[in-house]
This record gives sequence, C-alpha cells and structure tokens, in this order.
Amino acid sequence: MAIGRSPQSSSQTPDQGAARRPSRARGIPEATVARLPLYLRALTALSERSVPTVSSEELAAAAGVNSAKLRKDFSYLGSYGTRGVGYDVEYLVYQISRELGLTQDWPVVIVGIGNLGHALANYGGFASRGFRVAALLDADPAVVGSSAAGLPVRHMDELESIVESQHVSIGVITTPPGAAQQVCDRLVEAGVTSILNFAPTVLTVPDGVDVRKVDLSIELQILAFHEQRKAGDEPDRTESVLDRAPGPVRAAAAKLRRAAGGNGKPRTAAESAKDAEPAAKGKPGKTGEGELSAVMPA
Amino acid sequence: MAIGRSPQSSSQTPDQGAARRPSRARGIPEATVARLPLYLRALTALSERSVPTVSSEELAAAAGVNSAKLRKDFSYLGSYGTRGVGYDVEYLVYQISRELGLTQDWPVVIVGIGNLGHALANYGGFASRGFRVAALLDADPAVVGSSAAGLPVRHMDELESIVESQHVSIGVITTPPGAAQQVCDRLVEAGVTSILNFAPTVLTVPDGVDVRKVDLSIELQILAFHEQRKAGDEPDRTESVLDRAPGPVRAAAAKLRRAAGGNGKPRTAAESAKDAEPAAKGKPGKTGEGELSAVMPA
DNA sequence: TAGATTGTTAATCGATTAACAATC
DNA sequence: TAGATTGTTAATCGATTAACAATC
Repeated sequence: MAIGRSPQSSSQTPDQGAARRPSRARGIPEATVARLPLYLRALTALSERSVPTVSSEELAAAAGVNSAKLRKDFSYLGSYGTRGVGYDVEYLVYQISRELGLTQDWPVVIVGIGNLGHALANYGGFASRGFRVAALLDADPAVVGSSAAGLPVRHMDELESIVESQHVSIGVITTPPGAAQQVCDRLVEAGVTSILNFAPTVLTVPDGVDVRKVDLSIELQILAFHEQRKAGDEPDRTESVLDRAPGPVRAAAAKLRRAAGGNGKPRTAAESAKDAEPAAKGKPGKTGEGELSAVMPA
Repeated sequence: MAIGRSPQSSSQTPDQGAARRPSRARGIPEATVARLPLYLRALTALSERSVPTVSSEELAAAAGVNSAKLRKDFSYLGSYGTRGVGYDVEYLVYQISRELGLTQDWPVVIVGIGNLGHALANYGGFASRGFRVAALLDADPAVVGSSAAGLPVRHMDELESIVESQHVSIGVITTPPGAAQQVCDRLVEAGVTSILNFAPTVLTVPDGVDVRKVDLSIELQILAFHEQRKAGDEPDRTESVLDRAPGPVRAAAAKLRRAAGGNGKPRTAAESAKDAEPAAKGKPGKTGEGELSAVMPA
C-alpha cells in the first residue's frame, strides 16, 4: 500500500486538507484561519446594521467563541483594534476579507449535479463571498443539457477546457463515491489545486493540492456517540467477557471467529440495513455506502 | 450580550459542538471520536471484500491517517488487535459501531426541505449507519404535502408530536439562516438534544444539547486562503502603510474612517456582490447572506 | 524461534485561556 | 484623569508522532 501521493488529511474535526503544508502560511495557525470566516460573517452582519465599532467581547459572543481566543486570532493579522474602543467593523471586514483572499474572484466548478449539486449551485453564499460558479458538470447524458440555477449542465468532457480557459483553481465534488477519485484525478490533472469533497471517499492527491471534506454521515455519527452517552450512560453494554479478556484468549477467539466466518456478535445496524439494500455484498465499488449524492435527478 | 445559554462551539476545524462537555465521555478524546467514523468506513469496505484481518499500517493508509495515531485511537477503545497479526475486521467493525452508538436505531427529523433537504432525504448513508428519517418538515404550505425520497413533507406544526411519538433525539436544520434559531428552539423544546446545522447561523442552545455545523461557505473560504498563498504568495498585497502604522496613527485613521462613514479601502468582493443582490442593506435578518438552503423548490 | 505488529511511552507540537500591562 | 479594552504573556491542556518493548 505504498503511496507516492498524500492522502487527504483526516476528519472534520482536528485538522483538514491544507494542514499538510507547514500548517501556517505567514504564521497564521490553521485553527485561526478556520475561524476567520466565522468572524467575517458576524462582522458582515454588524456592518449591515451600520454598527461602527465592536469590542472583542461582543464580537466573540456573536461568533460563538471565547474573547481571548478572538483577540489572539486577530493578533496574527496585525493590530487592527483600538484599546479602550474596540474594532472598526468596516476596516476589519476588509482586513479579514483580504487575508482570506476574498478580495479576488474565485471561479469554481461543481462536478456531479444530483440533488446536492443542485443545492450548491443555488447556494446564495457563493457570490457574496467572491466565489463564482464557472460551470456545472456531470457525466450522465440524461443530466447534461438540463439547467440548474440558471446555468447549463455541461459534460465532463468539457472539464479540461473550462478549467483552463476560466482559470479555475477550486473544484467541488458532489458525485457518487465511486466516481470521486477519478473525478478528483481529472480535476487535478486539469490544474485544479483546491478540492471540496462531498463524496464519502478518502481522496488521494499530489502534494500542493488541498482537499477539504464535508461528510454528513460522519457528523451524524459523532452526534450519535454523544447522544448515546446522554441517555443513562452505558446503554446496551452487551460487552462480552472476551472483550476485556487477556491477550491469548482474545487472539484465540479472534482466530475462531475468522475460521467461522462470523464475529459471534449481534450484527450492527449498518449490517442489518445492508441486506435491505440492492448493493451487491462483497463487490468493491458497490453502492449504498453513504453517498450524499448518489441519487441523480430523474 | 449576556447569555444564559451556551452558543455552539466554533468552526468545522478545531472542536465542535459536543466539546462543551468534559470533552471526553469515558475517556475517549474528541479527536478520536471524530475519526472513528472514518475507520468504520474503511473497515466496512474491507469487510465487504471479505478481508479477514488488517494491520494498523494498512487501515491507516485506507483511512488517510498516521498509523501511530490509529493505534493510539484504538487503544482508547480497548485492546482489540493481535500482535504480529493485526485487527480482525468484523470484530473491529462491531466494536466501533457499538462505541459510536450505531447498534441502535436513530430516528432523525429534517427541517427545511429545499434542495439540500431533498439531497439529505435521499442520502443513502443514512439507513446504512443506523439513522432513519422519521419525518421531513417544512413551514412553506407550497412544499408541505409534496414528497421527497418517498416520504411526505409535513408541516412544522407536527414537529412536537413527531419528536415525542417517535422518540427523535437528532434534528437536521436545512432552513434559510433566518429561520434556523427559531427552528432550533422548537426542536430543543420538543426534546431534541443533538442538532446538525446546515444553516450559516450561530445557534444558541441550552447546556446538554450538542450542535454540529456544516458550512460550505466556510470550507470554501479556508480553501481560498490557502489557494491565495500558492499563487506567488502575497498576490494583491495592496497593504496601506496605515495597516502597519504605529497605534496612534491607526487609531486616528480609524476615527476618520468612522466619521466619514467609509473605510477608505477598495471594497471586498463580498461587498461588491452584495449590491447585485436584492438584499436590503442595513436590515437585520436580511437575505443573500450565505444560505445553503435559501432556495426552496418552486 | 524469528518476523511481524500491537499497545504504550514520552517527547513534541499546537491550541486554548486567564490574566494583566499597555494604552486608548 | 478614569474607565475601557486591546494585545500579549505564560500556564495549561489536548493532540500528534516516533520509537520501542511486549508479545503474537
């Protein structure tokens, strides 16, 4: 399983895609970068209410973070506040926008125009943040030619020419999981260097390409974990004595399980559900495996 | 801005919702919990290929993480491997499923059936992970009564009775941002204690309620930040000398800007784009502010 | 036994936060 | 000047990772 290309970072939570590189560009920590959009949103709201200045305490409350953290975050950008007064809202909006690169236009392609692709194409927050949908792409001839959000859905074959002619550097993948890596490869080959992946697939990309991932299933599972703890703790703790048995016993048990072809345990909900699906068990590249976008519009 | 309820955690990246509490239930770090679904997905794929055992090195590669990290993560669950051999795939699938609470059924309500709500309703990964869509809800009479993914869209008025009768503890919010807090309040009031929020809104919830957030706009902005650094570093660095000027000078400049009602800077792409939108500037609760789901099906 | 691989240690790194001097 | 609030320090906490003893 040797790899010459680095797999994308990890989950939603600790660090993501870009963390592959020195982790900070010009000394700004990843954790801070990830919060800048939050601050920007809160500041934009204040700006629209024509609020001239805001204190770190107020802004932190609006963004849902600790005020010391906010001040520390801002200190990486420079000294943009005024002691005793607070921060100038408009000025800070501009500084953060500039830091995030939002003062320029970012053409984006969306690949895979199912329900999710449609939802993203219609996403109002795109344009208002400097992002522009350069093209919608799909491999399905039944989808190509239709339109979404006023844009025509074009065929995957046009990907390379679109990326080149429109200088697209950001791609959004909303395909079924089986197609994600292949689409990713084509995007990267065409020159895209940042990818937002909605398919539940670990993408492998060359150095220099950033991948961020959005995964509904993972988010729900994390919620379920905590939810489980709330209701009376240790709910259906049907832990076998073997689970905590000394090594040799467990090893022997595992060997037996392997030989028997089963695990001697009640099946998980996931396993049970699987039978109800049309997915061919034991087939790689199967369906029904957590695809947020597997359902294409009819 | 005093608050009696805690605002949700922060961005996608550092920590999320549940991190409000002791951060670990039964000693499992949040970062580990967030990776368990990744491992589970990789293991499920191996299971379907009937692979009996897997080493930490192989599994880590498949999940896109460091193998030492994976072994450390698993050590929090117990000693489920066999030295010199690796991990029994089926056994580990079961153990992680159980740890995540996926051996039980989780009824979920989705509120806000726009494009995104539709996409989620059709999400195949729901059922295969123990999650079940208990109901689709919307406030718009034009949407209520239609169906999505074979389920009828019901009116918000039914929320409370559905949550109670079906013991729903997880709610997904895919409404426009202006409705999110209100919907959240109703969900919590009805008894929901875990919320997955797709609206670009900071939700305030009582203690004991977990909120996780998925925000396309934030993800794109983080990508843009890194993208900006790739292309020749310091691209349109139109930094005014005032930006780094000593305190008194900046303070005076800020005061002037406030008095003049402008910031004396080129406008951000966000600001420019705003004019093209129908949003009423200066109005709180405005539209066009990053709503992933503001577009309801016609 | 010899090779393989886990589980754990310990060092390192990065992020968070309270506290407060600087200064508006 | 007095009150307010930033920007920074330093302590603490949590996460990552290489290395390796334990043990299959």
